[in-house]
Amino acid sequence: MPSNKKPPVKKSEANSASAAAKRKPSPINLVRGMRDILNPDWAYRDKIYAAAKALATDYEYDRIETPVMEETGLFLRGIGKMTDIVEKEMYSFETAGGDKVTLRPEGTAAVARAYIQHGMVNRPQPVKLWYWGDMYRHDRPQSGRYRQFTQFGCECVGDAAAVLDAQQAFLAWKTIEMVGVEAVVHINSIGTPECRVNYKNALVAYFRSKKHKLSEEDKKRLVKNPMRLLDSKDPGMDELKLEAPQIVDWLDEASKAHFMQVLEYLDEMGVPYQLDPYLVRGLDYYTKTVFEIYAVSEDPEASKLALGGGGRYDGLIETIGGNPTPACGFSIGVDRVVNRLKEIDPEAGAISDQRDVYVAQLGDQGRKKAFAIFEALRSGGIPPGASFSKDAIKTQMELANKRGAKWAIIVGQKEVLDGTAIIRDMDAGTQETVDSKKIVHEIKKKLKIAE
RNA sequence: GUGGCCAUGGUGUAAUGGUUAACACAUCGGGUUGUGGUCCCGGUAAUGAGGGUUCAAUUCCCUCUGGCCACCCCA
Repeated sequence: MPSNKKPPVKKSEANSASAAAKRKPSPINLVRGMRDILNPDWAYRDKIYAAAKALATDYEYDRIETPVMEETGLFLRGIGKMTDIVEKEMYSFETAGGDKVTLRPEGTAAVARAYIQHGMVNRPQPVKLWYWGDMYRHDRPQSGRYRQFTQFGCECVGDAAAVLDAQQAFLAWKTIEMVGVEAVVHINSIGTPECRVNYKNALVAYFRSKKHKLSEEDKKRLVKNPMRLLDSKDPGMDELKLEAPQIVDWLDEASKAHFMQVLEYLDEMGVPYQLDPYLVRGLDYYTKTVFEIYAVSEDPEASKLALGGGGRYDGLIETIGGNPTPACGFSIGVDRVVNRLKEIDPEAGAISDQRDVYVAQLGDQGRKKAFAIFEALRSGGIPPGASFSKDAIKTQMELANKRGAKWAIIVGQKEVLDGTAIIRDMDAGTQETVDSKKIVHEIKKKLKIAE
């Protein structure tokens, strides 16, 4: 026992003790940035999932699911210590056993880790993998930005061909296009780490000469991450950016040729794209091709957030402990696509609870029979509606009507004894009594379903 | 992480420094004993949390929490 002293009970607490007992417990709030995903959203999510899975499978990507948690070091090394994701957005903690772990903030590093771990280098290259899962970033929540969000992604590891870069951009765009969202690919090349060093120097030299015109925020970037100056939102920057050196001019011949090829493939595939010399990306592992996908919309709000992004990351596998291995990939923000889909087609999420047939019962005997009839219909391919817990036939008829039933099946005490059931035509208001064994048959006849 | 705006039943809204916080929709039940679409009646259900000012706070002030927006950044 460290101490026998008890903290003094505050008067206010003591007085409110009995009141607190009566009071309802204070509401339990969601953890910030977390949310429940309820029904209207699932219709959209299912649609995206179906498109994603079909595309990935058709293009011969193998499914992989990595754990939501990895050793923190994986992300530190893979994503880069200086990136925002690692610096301030990771859910990192130490387990009871003392392991330093992190909830994955993105999918690529883990897939790269799996590639090494499972000796995929011995499979035919490239190894193509797809995933669908939740990512976690401790960012300040906003609409379209959650701390737990779902990504669909593909990674193509072990091959440097430009056609694969193009395939990533294509698949990212196509997934979004397939679900009915018009989108455009913003694309750029940031070359190899070597030419980027040279470019960075040129960039710093340029902006240093204009330093007096830079905002405080941008001055910090000049030191910390000069490439980010290019997507500064500071209005004064637009002018400065025009004169700034562009990465394209600093690419080595191989990178330049590679980029040209990527664009040729995109042309061939009819992927709408626009060159964006200012597109860099926040993760250190990218090399050469980088791209982001944006919705096309009249509404500037709708096309502000990237729906997806990706590129080539030839250095990543080596960085995290594998052999030098070229790779590329992309990921799509499922939640953001859902949001966009909702704007475009608010009706698509409406779920219908319409049932052609409704089973109603009276009394305990009737209820037992109704339960059996329900299952007979369901397994017969006609899922009916029912409300077994209700007693009043009136209430059940109301529900049948509300649910748009064409036929109501009613079983009461009398019908149970006779081995029959009533089939009521909800439109005509007429009804007939049939052998309870023939209900499925009769209903199929009425609904004109072949048996 | 920084700044701005916001916070009333399940949903959408209303009102007020002072008695039972109003309305609509939704929900549950009833309108004689086994039958729906309209209608009528009734029930459940809210001032995000904690402090302060005040005789009195849902209303004014502060803190926290959460949401939205902008920045940061990204999906």
